[in-house]
Parts: sequence; structure tokens; C-alpha cells
Amino acid sequence: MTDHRAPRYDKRTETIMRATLDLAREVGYAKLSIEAVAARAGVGKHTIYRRWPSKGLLFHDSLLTLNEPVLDYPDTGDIMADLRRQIHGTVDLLGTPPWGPLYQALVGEAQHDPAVAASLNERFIRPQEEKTLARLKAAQEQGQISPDFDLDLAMAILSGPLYFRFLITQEPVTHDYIDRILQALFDGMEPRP
Amino acid sequence: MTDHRAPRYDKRTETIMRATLDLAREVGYAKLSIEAVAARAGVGKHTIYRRWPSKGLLFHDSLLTLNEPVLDYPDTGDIMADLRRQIHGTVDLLGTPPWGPLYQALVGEAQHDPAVAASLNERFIRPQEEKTLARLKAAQEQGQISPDFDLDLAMAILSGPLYFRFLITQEPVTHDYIDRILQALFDGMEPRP
Amino acid sequence: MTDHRAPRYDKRTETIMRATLDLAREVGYAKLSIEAVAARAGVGKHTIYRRWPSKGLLFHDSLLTLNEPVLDYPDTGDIMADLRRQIHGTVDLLGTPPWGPLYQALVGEAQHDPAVAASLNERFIRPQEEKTLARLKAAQEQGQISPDFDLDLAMAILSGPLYFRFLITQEPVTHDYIDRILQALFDGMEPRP
Amino acid sequence: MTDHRAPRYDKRTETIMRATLDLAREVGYAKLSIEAVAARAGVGKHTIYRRWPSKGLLFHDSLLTLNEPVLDYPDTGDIMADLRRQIHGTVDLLGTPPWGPLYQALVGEAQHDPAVAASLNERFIRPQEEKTLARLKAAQEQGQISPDFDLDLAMAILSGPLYFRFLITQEPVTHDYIDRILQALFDGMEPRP
DNA sequence: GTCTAAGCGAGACGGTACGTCACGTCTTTCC
DNA sequence: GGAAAGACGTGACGTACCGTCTCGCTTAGAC
Repeated sequence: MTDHRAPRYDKRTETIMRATLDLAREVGYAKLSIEAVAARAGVGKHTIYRRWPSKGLLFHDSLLTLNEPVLDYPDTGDIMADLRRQIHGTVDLLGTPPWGPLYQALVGEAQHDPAVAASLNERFIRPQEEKTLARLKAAQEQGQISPDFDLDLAMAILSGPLYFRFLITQEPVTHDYIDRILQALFDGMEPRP
Repeated sequence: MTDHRAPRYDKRTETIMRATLDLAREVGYAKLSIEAVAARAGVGKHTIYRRWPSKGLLFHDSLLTLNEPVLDYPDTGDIMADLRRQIHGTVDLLGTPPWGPLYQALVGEAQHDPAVAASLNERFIRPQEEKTLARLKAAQEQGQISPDFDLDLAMAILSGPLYFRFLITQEPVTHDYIDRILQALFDGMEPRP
Repeated sequence: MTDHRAPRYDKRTETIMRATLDLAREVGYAKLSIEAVAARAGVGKHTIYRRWPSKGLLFHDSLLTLNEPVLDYPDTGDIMADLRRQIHGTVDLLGTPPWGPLYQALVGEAQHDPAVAASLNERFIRPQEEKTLARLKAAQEQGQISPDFDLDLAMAILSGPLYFRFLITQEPVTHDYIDRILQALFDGMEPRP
Repeated sequence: MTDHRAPRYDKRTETIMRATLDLAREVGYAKLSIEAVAARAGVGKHTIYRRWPSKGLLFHDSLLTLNEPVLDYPDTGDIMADLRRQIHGTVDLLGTPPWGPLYQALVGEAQHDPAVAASLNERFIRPQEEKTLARLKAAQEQGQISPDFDLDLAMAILSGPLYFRFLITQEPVTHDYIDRILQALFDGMEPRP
């Protein structure tokens, strides 16, 4: 798989990605067409196909490259507060138009196109997981988390319900919802007296 | 929203739905077309459009109607065992071709098409949730679950990680994974001595 | 080979053919595109492809159908005068814009596309030959042409030089040129005393 | 118009022309593309455009340069026999694959592209005519042809029917056909007793 | 013998058109 | 009188070439 991130400095590449996001915002991902992106960017269709093999990967690349998510975890020493802060930030971003629907569409596309799924995992999900795991591990070493607790599982219990709301029931993901999940998780995670 | 379940007895309707599923199995949901369904079913396109407003809803209806999921919860008195049995059954179904990819495609479509999302929730997600909640409630009344535990949250923690694996990381959902989630959930849910 | 003449009464078919000729007149056959014809005719490309398999045959059909050539030979009893009249009429038509260049383009296309060549022969060349031959035969029976003269050859000597000028040297075909050919032909054809 | 013959010694130019003819033989002139010629010749597209302004002229130049036609007329003293020999040779060449179709395509292209028409006339048609006329003139001076016969017309009557068969009816041009035309021409041309 | 300009391969680029597919609507034809 | 069959305008697909252009890399010939 070629690295689509490299040519970020290429002006034309960036023009195309901006046109992609602009159009996606305007008409939605489903009605996005490579033809329209090319027209908007003032570029031949070939120039797009030369860079991305499908609409899905073009969109994914545009979304991630132009919005390099800042997911560096704070480490204040209080794992509960740090997780809370981080996840609140994430859901706030998803609640800010137009990012929610666009990210939703991206995940939707991943269900149809394995290449998008792979790219999504490699460039977005996994890095985020790793940072979260690192932060959890640090907390575990400081004794804030029960030493035998499976941190991978913690990850899943933190992320899963959030995505469930976001993708399946499509209700807004509130801070309160996050807090309740965190609480429930910690009731089981924290060391017993 | 019209009730698409009613004409189950209509032979033509059923033929179309079968053709839909057959084709979806063969070429995948993404490449499914109403044109092809009509041809396969030996039916005019009008006859399809008269019954369903979009490919997404046709597919959703076909999937649910022809595969009426059996999700009646057992109640053996042991909530842990009952949940385990039920969820194992579900993931087994998703692991049986072609249901996994097809359900995945359905959820993917729901991200692009609000009507599919609504239909999915109403006809599939909510009923399942309700049955699970009822079973959890019974367990709570029998003292198997801490009386102040938020059962909605329990639902979310049970479903979320499962969907996360299924939709996002797209790794196989194993029985072991289910068991670990259940365990983690109960370590926090069960009444403390 | 389907008969493209039949649906002359079809209004849409005729609209397309008119648009074809209009565009051919405006930009020339070489720059004619099915895309542009469709746009000009207010018609989908498929509607054109459904009727004609190639640009060449569309053009040929348009040219012949909308300009049903009147090639009924007069028979005044004087074969020389009748041939002269007929051929003068033909070259006059070719000299009247835009027919000359369009017919030239049609013959050019026939060199690249056997289907056009076949169609050109069947629908245009052969009928004309047959009428000319019939007129020559009548003259031969009336003693105006030597009884052992090969009439097919006469045809070739009448048509050949005309096409040679028209296609190869691309000089204008004048009445005088015709007359000289006719004269040369008759010097050899007419019965000797 | 630049003289494209000069750089015959240029190795690269010759490589391109050979690639052109090779490809034309393989896929036909209509499907020939400068892009493909460049690739086949292992040459940049610019290198072709620097030498020829269009596909038509590239093809024409390739055809003529690499197949310098030998059209030097014999002069045995018998004009009939000499014409016969010469024309038989020409049609034999056209009957030898792949020259017939290629020359046909060249004439076809001349109908669409005036530059090709001009080049065809200047480099191929006119020289041939001149040699034929010179031979005819010699014969006329020797009394083999009627002194007042229009030799240009003789040319036209010799070439025209041949091209008519070749381009329009696209039947094979046989030796017999040539002989019959020659005979008919001479019945009118030769001096009467 | 170095420098420099031209020629070169490679191929990216904005375009145009291709011929195909499916959309959702509409019309015709038959049962 | 409803359904199959499929024609229709529309719009997008992904591909092929067009003719122009920009890259570095030779490669002579002029100094």
C-alpha cells in the first residue's frame, strides 16, 4: 500500500483534497463524485486516479491529512481525568459540524470497501488505541488500575459503546454518557481495598 | 413509513427479496443494483420501486424478513450463562457466511442513508435491546445484578465492544472475547459482599 | 445488418440525425462526437448507441436518410444528354456546401470502417450504379451504344475519374471535366460507321 | 512544408517510422496512436511531435519513406504493354498485405486532413502522374496515340476506375479489370485508320 | 577539458470523448 | 388494469489519447 501522506507538500494534491472535503461538506459523501472533485479542483480525472485508487481512499486521505487529529494524551497523573478529557475532546470534535457526518460516512464506506477499512484502522484507529493503551499502562504501573486488568479490554469498553451510539443508534454522544461509561469501567477496574 | 413486513405472503414480493439476497451474496452489497435484482427476479423495475423506495431499504427488508432472527432470550435463572448463550449465538450467526458481510454492509449503508438507519434501529436494534433489557431487569430483581446498576449502560457495554470489533477493527469476534467482556462487566456489576 | 431506414418516422431518431448533420456542418466530421450529438439533440448517449453502433454509421444514415438523393434518370432518348444531365446534377450537389466535404468525409470513414463501406455501397453506390446501368442498357438496345460494349466498364469509366478528382487530387469537378470524359468514352463506345 | 525525407539517415527517426508501420499493421491505422508509437519506439512523445505535426503525416511519411515505390516506367516501345506492366505492378503491390489496407487508410485520412491530402498528392500522386504522362507523351510522339487525344484525360481514365474499385466498391482490383480498361481506353485513343 | 545548450526518455498534466452502467421515470404491450 | 419489458434523460464511471509541459539526464560542440 502506497503512502498517501508523503506528498502533502504537493500543492495539487492538497488542492484536490480540499476540493474533496468541500464537496463532501456540501453534498455529503454519498453524492460525492470523482468527476465533481476534479471539476472543482480544476484538475483532470486522471490526476486524481493517479493518486488514489477509489473515492473511499481519496476521502479518507483528505479527511485525515487535512485534519491531523491531535490525540496526544495529557498525563496529569489522574488517569480518570485524563481519559475523560481526551474522550470529551473527541466527541466534541464529532459533534462539531461537519466532522460527525463525515467521519460517519467514512466508517460506513469502510463496511463496503476493505481498503478503506484497512486504511482507517492503520492510520486512525490503531494509533489512537496505542496512545490510549500507553496512557493506561502508565496508570497501571502507578497503581491506579488493578494490575491484572486487561488493558485491551479496557480500550474496547471505552471505545465500543461510543461507536455504538455514534453508528448504530445514532443518538448524540454526550459528555454524561462518556462519564457513565468511565465510571462503570472503573468500578470494576480500580483496585479493591 | 409503510410497513414492509405485511406483504410477506405476496409471492412476487418474496421472489424479489430472494433475488436481492442471492445477488448480494454473489456480488456483495456495494455492487448490487436494482436493475440486476429486477432482471434476476424476472420482474419489472417498477414492481420493485412500487414496494421499496431505495436499494438500502430493499436490502434491509430482504435481510430481516427472510431471516427473522430468533432472539428470544432463554431464562435459566443464571443471567451470566443466559447472556453468554445469547451473544454466542449472535456472533456465531455473524460468523456464518454470508451473514457477517451482509449485516456489515447493512450497517454501512445506514451511515449513508438515514432511512436505513431508522429502519435498522426500529426493526432490529431496538427489539433486541428490549429483550436484553427485560432479561437484565429480571436478573436485577432476582438480586443477580446490583440494584443500582444502570441497565442501559450494561446494554451498551455488552453491545459496543462487539460492534467495535465487527465494524471498526473487523477482527473476528470470538467466544473468548465475549466472555472477557462479560466477565469485566460483571466484576463491576455484581453485588459486592 | 439492421435496417436503419425503417424508423424514419420516429421523431427522436430524426432529431438525432438532424443534430448529427448540423454538427457535422459546423465542426466537420472529424471533430464530430457522439457526446456532442447527444447534447445537441437533447438525448442520452444510450439512445444513440441503441440505434447506431458507431459514429460512422450514424453519420452515414443521417446523410442518406435526410437527403434521399433523387437519382432517377431521365430518358429523353439521347443517352449522351441524359448521362450528362445526371452527372452534372450530381457534381453540382457535391459542389453545394456543405455536401461535398460531408460526402468526402463519409467516403473517408469508409476506408477505416468496413461497416461504413458496406453500408455506403449498399445504400448509395449500388442503387446509383443500377440506375445508370439500366439507362445504359436501354441506350444499347436502341443502338446508341455499340452492342458489345461492356456496360459495367462504362460505369467505371464514368464514375472513376470523377471520384479520383473528388477524393485524390481534390480539385473541383467541373462540368467541362465531365463532358470531356463523356466524349472520350463515347469516342470509344459509339458504334462505328 | 518541411521536407520530412531528409533525416532518413537519422536512426531515431527511422525507428519511429518503423514502429509506426509495425503498429499500423498490427492494429490498423484507425487504432494507431502516437502514444503507442512512442512507447513501441522507446521514445518520448515530444520526439515524435518535434518531427511530425499529426498522426496522419507521421503515417504517410512512414509509409512512403520506408517503401520508396519503384515507379520508373519501362519504355519498350509498346505503350500498351508498358502501361499494362506498370499498372499490374501497382495493383499487385496493393494486393500484397499489408499494403492495400494501409494505403487505403492513408487515402481515407486524406479525406479528413487537408495536410495529408496535400502531402499525398505532392509526394505520391503527382510524381506518378508525371511519369505516366511522360510515357504517354512519348507514345503520342511515336504515333501510338492519336495526336489530339487529351493525355491528362487518359491519365484520369486509367487511374479513376482503379481507385473507384479500390476505395468505393472495395472489390479486388484484378489484372483482367486493368486490361479491360486499357482496351476500352485504346479503342478510343488509338489512331483510326 | 569544461561548459552549456539542445535533444532526449519519461511521464504528469488539463482536457475531451469514449462506451458502459445504473439511476428513477415514463411508455408501450400484452395477458 | 396491472405487470413485464424496456426506452428514456441523466450523470458518473474508469480508460484512452490528445497535445503541452516539466523534469533530470545524456551528449555534443563551442570555447
